[in-house]
Amino acid sequence: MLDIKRIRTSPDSVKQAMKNRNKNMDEVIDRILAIDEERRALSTQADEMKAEQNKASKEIPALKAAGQDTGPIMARMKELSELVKGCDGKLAELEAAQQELLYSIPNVPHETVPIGKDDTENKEIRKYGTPTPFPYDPKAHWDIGAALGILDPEAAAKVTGARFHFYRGLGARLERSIFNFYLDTHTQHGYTEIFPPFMANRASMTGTGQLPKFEEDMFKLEGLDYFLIPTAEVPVTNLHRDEILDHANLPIKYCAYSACFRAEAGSAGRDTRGLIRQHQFNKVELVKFADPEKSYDELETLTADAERVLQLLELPYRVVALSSGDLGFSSAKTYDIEVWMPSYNRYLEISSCSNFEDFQARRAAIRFKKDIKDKAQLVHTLNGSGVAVGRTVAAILENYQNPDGSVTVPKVLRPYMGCDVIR
RNA sequence: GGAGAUGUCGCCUAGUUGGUCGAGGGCGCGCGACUGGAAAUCGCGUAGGGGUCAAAAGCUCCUCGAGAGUUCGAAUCUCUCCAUCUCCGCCA
Repeated sequence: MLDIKRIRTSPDSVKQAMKNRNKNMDEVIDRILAIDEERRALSTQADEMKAEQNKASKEIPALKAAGQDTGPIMARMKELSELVKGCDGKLAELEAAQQELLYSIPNVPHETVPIGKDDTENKEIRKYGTPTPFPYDPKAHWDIGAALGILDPEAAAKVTGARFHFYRGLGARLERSIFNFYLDTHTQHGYTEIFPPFMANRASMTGTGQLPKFEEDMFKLEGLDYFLIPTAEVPVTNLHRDEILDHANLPIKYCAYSACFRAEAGSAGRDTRGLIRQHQFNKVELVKFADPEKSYDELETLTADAERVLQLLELPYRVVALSSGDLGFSSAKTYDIEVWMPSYNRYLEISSCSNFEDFQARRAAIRFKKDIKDKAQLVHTLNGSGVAVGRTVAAILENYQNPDGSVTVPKVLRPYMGCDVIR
């Protein structure tokens, strides 16, 4: 959520920022400003009446004690009470309307974000390694997985439905090995490991920005106001909701494994085969709570921390800065890490590292104090996949495939796998 | 899932025949005095958010788990929800 004061003081720059996102929100912003003005005027009116009420309320007991006639003052109080009720009712409506509109406005992109209409204008920042060379047509990971008997989408379709997978044998072990390796690596670099709940309530989902706008993309539990988490970002960021953190503890760095659940209605047809777009997948997430002055440095190191695991796995990848038109709703700046996928003959997103600045912190009321005497101010929240596990399996199967159909196990995973090759 | 109890300012606690209580005390914390320094002691201060204001100060409004209600007026009464504790049931 953007600061209403920012919209009030510089509406034109916010409008332009939305246009850079390829969204025209001029009308919404103008409506917010109109409501805001009406709301504040009414609020001042109500406050004045409440002040009169409070004052009289303190005088009444004294008058009664003195045995004076309270008839006239009571009549006035009765009148005030009605007026205040009317004002407060109208105010609540205005506040709700304003809130709803504010919730619909995405974050303002950072000045370093390349301006562009969509993902075709993302900017490549750096590359690691070179695309794995194959003297033959590399097979797709779903064919490799099926041939090795380690991936079974058909059984999952029977047991649950489309876009789920069974992993079997060394496939299941590979999945487990990867997220253990990720957690071990990140905890060695200062991240505290968290194992979160896989369901979150509405307040949490609103805090990180999944709600109210994207409710149809979420799995909601029937009869409860709980949602299956789409990412560990939700529970881990909300861990500090409504808290005032100690500046001395910043940055707070967490890593968390979780299953992630996404309904993603309407994305059928593309990337539907294999492990790329599933309703349930595993991910290790990195989350930071940072001093606003340092959050962009923290974004660089967070991205580097995510890259590290791919380097250790010796998977070729590149890092791209998302253009303003491709940026996620809550993000001010995002780097995508894309791993090389031989059967696609292109790079594919495996991690998304973002600085949300105070956009989530404002919704979730996550603040800090530099000194006990200071006013609490909003922290900056950041997160990034460190990294997606299912897509890592896909990348390993494809990049490490051998002509005989077997798959070499990356060196760093061998202690976890207990073998050198999957065959 | 059933029954009972509880939910106040970082922590503990006072306050429930409704009014001068947004709230007293203790601890903790901050600043100061004392000290060579410290402890002890003493003094002062110590929640968050909104409005007004160029800004600060000041003034003012809201928040006693959350929300709704009764009332001129609610921490105190009523209702709903949430959380915690105890006992019972069920269960990996």
